[in-house]
Amino acid sequence: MSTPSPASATDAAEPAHRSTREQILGEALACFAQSGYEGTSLNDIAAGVGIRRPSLLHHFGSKEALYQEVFEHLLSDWFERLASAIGAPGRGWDKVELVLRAGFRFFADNPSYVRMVRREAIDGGQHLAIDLASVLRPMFDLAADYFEREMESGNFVPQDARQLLITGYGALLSYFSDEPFLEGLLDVAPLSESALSAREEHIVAFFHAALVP
Amino acid sequence: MSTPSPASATDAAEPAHRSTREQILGEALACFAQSGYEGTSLNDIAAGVGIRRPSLLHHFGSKEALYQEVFEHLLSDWFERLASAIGAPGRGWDKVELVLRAGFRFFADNPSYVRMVRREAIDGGQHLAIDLASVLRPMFDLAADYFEREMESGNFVPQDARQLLITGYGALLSYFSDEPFLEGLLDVAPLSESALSAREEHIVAFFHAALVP
DNA sequence: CTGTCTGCCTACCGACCAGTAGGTAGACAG
DNA sequence: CTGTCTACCTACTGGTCGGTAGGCAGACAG
Repeated sequence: MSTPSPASATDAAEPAHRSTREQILGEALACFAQSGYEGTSLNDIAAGVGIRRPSLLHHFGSKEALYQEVFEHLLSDWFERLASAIGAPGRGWDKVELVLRAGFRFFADNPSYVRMVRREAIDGGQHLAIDLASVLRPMFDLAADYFEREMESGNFVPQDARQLLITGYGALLSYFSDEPFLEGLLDVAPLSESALSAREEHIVAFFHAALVP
Repeated sequence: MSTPSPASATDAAEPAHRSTREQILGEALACFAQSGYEGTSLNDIAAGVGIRRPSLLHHFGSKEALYQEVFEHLLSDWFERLASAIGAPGRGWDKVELVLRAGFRFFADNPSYVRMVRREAIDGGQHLAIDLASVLRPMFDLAADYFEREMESGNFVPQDARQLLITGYGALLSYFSDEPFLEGLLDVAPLSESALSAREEHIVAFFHAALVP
């Protein structure tokens, strides 16, 4: 990595005292999000924590193992939050809005993770032990079925459900993954609370307009 | 790069005989799109062309220079195509549809380039000599003004024009940049002609629904 | 006090990187 | 035949990478 260290991205909250292991996970998330897998060296991460590389490798057996632990830990957090939104009562548009907002808020809380996911989506999951598409596909199919049922019932405007999901995926992720680019395109910081809520309301309104007759 | 070489992505058409220089540019585009700047070594590119690394460096002074030439060459192609769509006659929704389709078709013709652009958007343009956001911003502001005028005239549904543009950006780019991921999520190859035209029609219909009263 | 475990260190390894030095074979000009 | 230019080569440089070997200091148990 060329730039020394992002020190700490603004993701999530951090308790006053974290174990070295947790500090490594946090710094690794920031570095991998900032510079990608190949662009991040273990020295960068170790320096951000204030230890040497061999000490880091005392906690995580390899660079790959560290990367996968960061990725899969946050993936399961995301799944948990999504599942609780899906499990919540509600139907029709209300449920879509709930899931949309839950996804948005998770991404807003973990922008670095969105950038990691996006990098893997571009690469085809080169550095992952799991196949991201296979893991997400059941949820994708379930959502598509849900949309199709609501369209048939006349609650939603009929259209290609899978295309709609891909568009939603792009609308949600791109704002966070491309934040460094959007930073230069807009006059406000994309991750400021006011910009975030404007973005959230736009996404909800946009999908409402396209879905609800 | 771990995988030996994509040999040739399906981008654009290629004449029977290309100069070594052009072959290098083509192979570099494929490799940088596939594996990113840090993930691609000059050996990978040279091997794809069938020469050695020092011979490649005879044509391009450095890795950075090669990368920037690939990037800026396609950026100007994109600008040209966009400008001709913007300059074409038409107003209101027809013009939006024209620009949307022109953008989509350029991306469909150059999927590798979309992946390069997306990587730079995530990185914040670390490997570029130019500032991508600054270059694109005049066009972004022009488009926002156009939408706002049409909304005031009552031709478009009133909404946040800049948010709309960001959503359009995400809808167009994500389908191509994340093609390796979508490949595993869908049953059809995302870049097959039938899938492409389905995607194009969905995007056009989706924005029509959100914009036109 | 002694043995063991944890967390960190310095010093090193082989592999690979981008880039350079210097040479060669062929085309073409005079 | 000679000089020059282009396109390529092998061989090397300094530097960085991930990972390993081995040691050391402190905590804690018996």
